[in-house]
Amino acid sequence: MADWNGEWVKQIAETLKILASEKNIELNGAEARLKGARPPKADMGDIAFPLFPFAKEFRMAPPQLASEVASRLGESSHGRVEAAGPYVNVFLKRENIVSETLKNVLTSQGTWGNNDSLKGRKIMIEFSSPNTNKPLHLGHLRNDALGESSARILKANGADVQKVILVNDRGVHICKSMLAYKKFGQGDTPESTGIKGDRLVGDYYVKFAQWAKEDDTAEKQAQEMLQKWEAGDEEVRKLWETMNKWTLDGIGETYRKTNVSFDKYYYESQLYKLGKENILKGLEKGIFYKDEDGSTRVDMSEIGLDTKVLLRSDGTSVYITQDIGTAISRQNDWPFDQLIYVVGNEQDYHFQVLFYILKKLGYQWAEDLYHLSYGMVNLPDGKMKSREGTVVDADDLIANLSDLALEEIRAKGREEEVEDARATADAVTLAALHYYLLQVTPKKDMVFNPKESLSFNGNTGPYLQYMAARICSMERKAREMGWNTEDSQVDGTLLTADEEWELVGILADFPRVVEQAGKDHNPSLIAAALYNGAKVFSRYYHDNPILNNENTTLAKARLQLSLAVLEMLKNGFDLINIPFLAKM
RNA sequence: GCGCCCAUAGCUCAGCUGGAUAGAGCGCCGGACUUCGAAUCCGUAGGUCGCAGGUUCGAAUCCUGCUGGGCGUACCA
Repeated sequence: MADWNGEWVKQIAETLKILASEKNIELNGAEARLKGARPPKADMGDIAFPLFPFAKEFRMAPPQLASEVASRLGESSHGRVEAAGPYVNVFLKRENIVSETLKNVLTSQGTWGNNDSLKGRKIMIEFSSPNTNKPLHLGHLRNDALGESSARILKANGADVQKVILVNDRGVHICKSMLAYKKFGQGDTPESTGIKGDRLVGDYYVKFAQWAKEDDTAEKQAQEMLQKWEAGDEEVRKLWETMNKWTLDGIGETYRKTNVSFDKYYYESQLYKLGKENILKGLEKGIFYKDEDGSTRVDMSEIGLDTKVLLRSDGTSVYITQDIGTAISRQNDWPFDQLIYVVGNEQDYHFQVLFYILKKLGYQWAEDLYHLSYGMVNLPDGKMKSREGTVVDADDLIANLSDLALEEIRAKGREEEVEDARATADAVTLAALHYYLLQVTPKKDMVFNPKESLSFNGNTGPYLQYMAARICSMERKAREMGWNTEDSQVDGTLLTADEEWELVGILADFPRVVEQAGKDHNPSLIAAALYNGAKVFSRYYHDNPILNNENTTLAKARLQLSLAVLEMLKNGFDLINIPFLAKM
């Protein structure tokens, strides 16, 4: 209950100062040294202040000092204080805080947790970055989950957020699928074959690899095609456009299915030239230099790095070239206060270089670029490898999960009740998937076990959905009984039991969790808070009758507490992209 | 070689930025549905927080050095 921390810091500091002056001791910075923590057990109080740091100057043992402070502070209208060994523990006045918190939550209209810590900030966030030669895989799903969730969290903190995507639609890898299609495609289309466009194109990318094993001119032919593409060859361009559209339509369907969207699309094919121009400008100004081998390079020795090629000796652009163009173009389109790149940690070095180059080019906003670096998704026996066919396809994974969820719904006999069983199964799937991907701290690698990982029981997304659905179920029942479920006035004296107090504490803390998640770009904090809330609630309603209570006044108060928990869950679900279900 | 990151229960992960006895889920074993939805709840077992030093009243958390793993260090993207 950090909310009430400050007040007690002041009071305790004041007491310490008085004590110090009585003993002719000089005491400074008491406030800063008083750091409230949560006691290990609820019955020990709500905030604990360790007094070790003061023991030396007071020449008192910490427990002695604690009891001295506690006896002087005594009781006030906000709560009371007790010494517990070397700690001063604060017991807050529950009933006031309960009714105040519940009122705030119940009148928040689906926004509990939102705050204005980032109000006025314009934040652009790039994520997903698909290639147009193959479908999305599990790695993209983590990226998308992180990007979409971070964007929603930033918005909840009051920021003006623009979600953008960079489509890697240019390069030799694109030409490889095109070439294979030209050779083996026989005019197939997504329509004629019934195969999703991105899958179809991806299949030809695989075919190219097979073909290249037998024909060693294949790679060369792909290079030639790229040159034709760069020269604007009509036939190549036309095929390129057609196949890109297939892929993007297919990938777009996956985005729709996973509730991921973008405000603006950027295409590498349209931006690499702008990057090139800027590098040439930098070369003129002497920021970059031409190496003996003819390539254009940047010297990064002043930040302890080597040199990096920016343009090949034949003048063509490399990967980083378009990122330079993209960043500039974005600042022009929508002058941001911050630009976040959601990209895997294998590119940490790349972004260090990119940010350095933009700084050297004199763009002040280069200071506002941030790489949200995340770890890889590995399989139990190691990395996903496309060569070995161990890449987990996003669509396949989602389809399999949905089938499992559907089976589950049928097994529980809930098919009639939920009306559209497949839609419900899809929603459960997204909950399982997104929760699984977001519960891990972004920077850490994670392991995905296809057989065991995505369970619907325990610490999972569906568990959260289930708790919300159970509360909805109570709400429906209450309405049937003619109760007013809109009331936000709660008699706090009815809800002061430890479990209730704990729930109120979780609710009261949620805005701070959202704020922290925004600051740290870490959705896992939200996931953890929601799980904690759901778990505590679930024990609470298991042990305590809520509606089935002879005391109607108490029943109504408990229902209000439940509805407040529902408020937090609903808004939290939205922040980590988990669908809310009134029934499941 | 050099640089960055990681290491917590059998497995997958938390640990609120230094505080009291390190927590969940899965799995194992054992309980709870004539009662608000059992996708639930309760209990048992499971730890030298990779190793060794250091800072501190106090370290999983901070500093140093090791060990093990990942990634990067391309005129690939």
